[in-house]
Amino acid sequence: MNREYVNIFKALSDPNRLRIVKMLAERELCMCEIREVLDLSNSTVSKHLTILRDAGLLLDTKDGKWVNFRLNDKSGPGSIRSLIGLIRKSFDDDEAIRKDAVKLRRVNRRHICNIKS
Amino acid sequence: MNREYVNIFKALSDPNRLRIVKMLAERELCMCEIREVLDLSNSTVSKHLTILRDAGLLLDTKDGKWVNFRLNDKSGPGSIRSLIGLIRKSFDDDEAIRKDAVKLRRVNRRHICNIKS
DNA sequence: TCTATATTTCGTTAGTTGACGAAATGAAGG
DNA sequence: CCTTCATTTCGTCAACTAACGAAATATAGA
Repeated sequence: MNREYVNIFKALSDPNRLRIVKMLAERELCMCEIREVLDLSNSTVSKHLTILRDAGLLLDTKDGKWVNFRLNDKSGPGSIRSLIGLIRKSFDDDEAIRKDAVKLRRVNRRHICNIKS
Repeated sequence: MNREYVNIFKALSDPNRLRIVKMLAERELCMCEIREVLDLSNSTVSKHLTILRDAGLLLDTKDGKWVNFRLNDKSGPGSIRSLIGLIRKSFDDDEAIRKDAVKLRRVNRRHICNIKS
């Protein structure tokens, strides 16, 4: 059995990872912003992001000292693109996901990281 | 976090369960037909079917001494229906899934269960 | 009722997963 | 070059999962 497809579902089958994906459906984020919303340790968030990236659901780009994460729904296999499209439109009736979306609007990496400017 | 959505992905994040779902996309099946194709023990197949049913992906109907399992894409929440629709159209490039589909055409519950008629 | 058989439940075992803190890595800016 | 800080990797532990065989349950037909 080709593990590729199973890994996509495995990546999505953790509450915190599903929250991350829905947060990234709002906008591009760095790890510290995600950590702030989820209230988990650095290492845990980093591991979740690695699992999502390895499954092909995320892409990351370096931006100075930050790494920006975003959903990978522009490239890649059609089935993954369709699935991400479906997720974008779904699960908004979930309490935790709605709260994350609200919290996310107040989160700013410059505040978290004590940058004065 | 509402576990409902996570449970759907969890149900799909096992190779054998994804194979079962794709088999049921072909046609309604009883447990013994699924067991024949997957070559796993009764109890293991039964447990997988329970997990898929609890996640809301399957329905079952009694038919004499058999229980028929089928995909639940006629009723239930929209997001599950959409996801099942997506799965129906996807993953057909997977080797194991293609082989299962071929094998399934030769499987007949009456042969497996030694019914003479 | 008795028997055969399809399915489910139970108990066990090996392997996987999610979480954390601590240490390592890598880039920005003095 | 040296400090700062965002991120990743490492080591560990508790909890969960997939698998099996054996026993229990339920239904069809004699």
